[in-house]
Amino acid sequence: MKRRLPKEFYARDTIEVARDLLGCRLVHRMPDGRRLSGRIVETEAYLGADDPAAHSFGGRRTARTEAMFGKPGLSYVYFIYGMYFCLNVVTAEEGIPEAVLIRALDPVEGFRQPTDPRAAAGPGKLCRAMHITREHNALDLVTSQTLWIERDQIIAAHEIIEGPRVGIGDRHDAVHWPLRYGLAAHPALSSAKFPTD
DNA sequence: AGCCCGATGTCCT
DNA sequence: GGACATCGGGCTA
Repeated sequence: MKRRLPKEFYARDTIEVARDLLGCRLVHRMPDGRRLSGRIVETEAYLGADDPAAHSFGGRRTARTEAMFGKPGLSYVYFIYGMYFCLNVVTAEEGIPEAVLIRALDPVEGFRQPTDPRAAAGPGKLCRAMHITREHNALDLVTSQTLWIERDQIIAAHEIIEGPRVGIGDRHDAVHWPLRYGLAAHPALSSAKFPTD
């Protein structure tokens, strides 16, 4: 497990973590031992108490958002629109409620053959494809035997594209903050367009 | 290629 | 009771 990302990876500036997660491998070991994994191709940063789009805006701390206030490297999984889950990883130092939403994966292990390259092209689809649910909230990705992230591909800065945020309405100007990152021209990006497409 | 809408449960006011 | 860090289908063009 020497490729697993250590706590120090997550305990950094949230935007850096969001960019550096591109190319890393999300792994879920299921109860039956089957491995599901994929490479991260799209992320989005949520900048805590100062970010109008974040669940933790204004320091809001509830049962739902509790994981965001926890140690860096925790998962934060929430339920949305009555039928989807979304997976985040908690960043920055404990008590600072920042996180990175994992928005899309390139499927690698455990997917049906022939694999749909867009099976995890979006935060809701990703959790459905990876069998990630509310049970996976607040897991420690640094030590968990169920869910973790590994180093995989190294991504050059020029391969990273930035885009506006998604699905957060017109709250303030936060929509326009370029906090969404993706691998240029990758087929597994979510359907939310980047300006450079 | 784009807009609109329904599905469907939970959270917060 | 309204909004929601979504998705896919059906519509218009």
